[in-house]
Amino acid sequence: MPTAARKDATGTATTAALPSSLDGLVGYRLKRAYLRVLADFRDTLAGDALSPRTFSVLVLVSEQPGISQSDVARALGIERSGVVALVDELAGRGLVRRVPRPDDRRTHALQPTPAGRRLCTRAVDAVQAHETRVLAVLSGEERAALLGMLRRIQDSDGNEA
Amino acid sequence: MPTAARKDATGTATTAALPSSLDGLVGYRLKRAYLRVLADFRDTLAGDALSPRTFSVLVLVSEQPGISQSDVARALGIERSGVVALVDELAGRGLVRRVPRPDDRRTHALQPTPAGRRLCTRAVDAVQAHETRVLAVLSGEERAALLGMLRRIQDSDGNEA
DNA sequence: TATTGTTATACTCTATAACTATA
DNA sequence: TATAGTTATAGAGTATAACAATA
Repeated sequence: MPTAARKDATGTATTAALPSSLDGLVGYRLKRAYLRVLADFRDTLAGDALSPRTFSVLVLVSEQPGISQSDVARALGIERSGVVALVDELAGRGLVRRVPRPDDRRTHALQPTPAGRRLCTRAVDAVQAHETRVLAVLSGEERAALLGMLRRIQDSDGNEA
Repeated sequence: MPTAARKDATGTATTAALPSSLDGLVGYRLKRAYLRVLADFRDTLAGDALSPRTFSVLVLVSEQPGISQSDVARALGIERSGVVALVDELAGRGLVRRVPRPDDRRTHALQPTPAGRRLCTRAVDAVQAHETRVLAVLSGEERAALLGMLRRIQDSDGNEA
């Protein structure tokens, strides 16, 4: 029975106290918080069979109709080879189309279908509700401050040398 | 040649403006910021051949000598089946040992070796320098606030229903 | 019955490299 | 030469399911 340190002195049964070194690392906290938000995000969009990545592509194409696959890759910070399967899936479900472009026959202009637009609107709404839910522990000010800080961290690319 | 919207009006060649909907999502920002920090983290520990996960285990074992594999799994929020390979690797490198426990012959008490302790100290120092570097865009107050917010997000487990 | 460690297995995410057709 | 799209492939990371030994 007394499996050593399963629950701490306060009786908190949940996560068991973290060791100090990891506890104070922003990177580690970032990961854990991200995974927590991610899990809820997946649940939110599971009914519409959208993954985080297909959701991102659908939003991008809906808001920037005519965008190319390579520009999608650049905007999302992923490889363009990875975009192929994502567009394949969205296209297969009739949410997005690859439209040939006369001026440059290498690229496809990605266009949302009416169904794609509808799903996008619904999904964005659902995701916003999800964020409200999962970030309920933050005040409006805190949430804005968090967004700004995350933005700055992301944008601080290799110019620290 | 004018590949449409490669660089914006300001001439910023880097990331190309993000679409508004994704731009305002904390979850998306969390992911991007996390990946940015992760990349620098990996570079930091690459020389010592430590991955994020082996680093975490090494820290945990060094700070809580005698901890079991199951408790490591619980502390890190991963499956205990996944801990086996991590401990295998650390043990194979002589950084950690599996010590039989007389009182409960199912479990192993994980103990750091002297080499493991030394590497842990060095790695933690390197990681702290890495955090200072990658979070240089934040003030000390902001960094503390960020840590607190991430902690609260992580801890807000399914009690929002 | 429940838990520890373990193995086998598979799935997701993502990157790399190479190819083709265009430019 | 450089870029767009594509394919094949491989490597992390991680979860699930089952099992033996032990509690």
